[in-house]
Amino acid sequence: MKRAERIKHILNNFDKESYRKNLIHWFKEEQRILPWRENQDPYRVWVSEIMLQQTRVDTVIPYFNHFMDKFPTPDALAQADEQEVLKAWEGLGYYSRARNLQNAVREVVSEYEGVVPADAEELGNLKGVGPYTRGAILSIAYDIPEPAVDGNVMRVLSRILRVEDDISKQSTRKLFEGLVKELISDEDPSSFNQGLMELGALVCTPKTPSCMLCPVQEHCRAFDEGVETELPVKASKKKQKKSPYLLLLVQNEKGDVLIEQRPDTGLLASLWQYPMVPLEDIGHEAVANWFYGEYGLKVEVGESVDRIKHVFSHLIWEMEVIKVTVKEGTLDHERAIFIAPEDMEDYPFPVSHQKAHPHINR
DNA sequence: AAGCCGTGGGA
DNA sequence: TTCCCAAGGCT
Repeated sequence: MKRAERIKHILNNFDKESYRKNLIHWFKEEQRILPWRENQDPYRVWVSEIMLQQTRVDTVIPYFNHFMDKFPTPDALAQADEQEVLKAWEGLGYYSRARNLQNAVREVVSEYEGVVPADAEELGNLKGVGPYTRGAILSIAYDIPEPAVDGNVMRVLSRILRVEDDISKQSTRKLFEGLVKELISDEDPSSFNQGLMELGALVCTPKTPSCMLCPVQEHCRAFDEGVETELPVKASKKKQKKSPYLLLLVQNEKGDVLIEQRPDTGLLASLWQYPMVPLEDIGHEAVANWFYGEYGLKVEVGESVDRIKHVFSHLIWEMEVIKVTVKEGTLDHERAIFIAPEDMEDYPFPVSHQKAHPHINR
């Protein structure tokens, strides 16, 4: 069946009018007070939506407040140093979001006089702005009736309408976008979209939904048929691959610490870290030799002081933290430097390496 | 299409 | 512990 046909079929006999009214009324009564809901400033909405991608509200709040404090306008963010932006993002994860956001804001400043576009195509062409974020900005900041389909929306609507498609597939998101286009309120698309998400966050939760408190229970086919906990359908993800490393805390005779900047693309791009020995390639015995080849320094490998695990969405670093002392030689490495331990706060580190900071001798 | 991209919290 | 998840986007 074609998508348009399915949408018509799914919404056959569904009381859109009543559903909209109940949802929007509930949202206006029960919505949480959040910093990005203070006004409709498109820049604030934008920043919040980027931070909230795959990230919990409680985690985002302090980052958002600090970020808006530091970069209150598109101009301020556009002019900032990229390392400064990454530092403000430190610990939040998915760091390409920060780089893409700044690049996109710079484009808004140079191409659109600092005004966030209210046009779907212009908005969607900005780096880091995908279908969800585009719809969220258009509806929340500009009151334009566009779908903003995230995980919440797919969970809520999969239950309301009993849609059993796998929500991890892109084509399923498009199906829900089509459904939202039919359902959305033209009078208040902002409250409709946010209401759908808020309902997913507060009531229609993944494991144990509070159906008895649900403002649209009467519209919910899954509840009616007793299958609400079976939905949404989602393919299970595979296990992360484990990689063993040594993490080296290298100090010279002055007590300065060796850190290096990661590549500007890929995992933890442009962040700083302590040197890491991939144990899959290098044996424990060969560490000093390997280190001399990489950094041009002769070292004494000391004791193990900690074990740190870093869980990513697709892999796991298992790191043994080793103290290392420089004996002789001159540092010869493109992206590595010695810094005083107290200067580490100037550099953005991934969380796993922040955990190693306390082991540095001061 | 499916894999890459972080982190912390809760069951 | 292990698993899943939380307002996705890029390639």
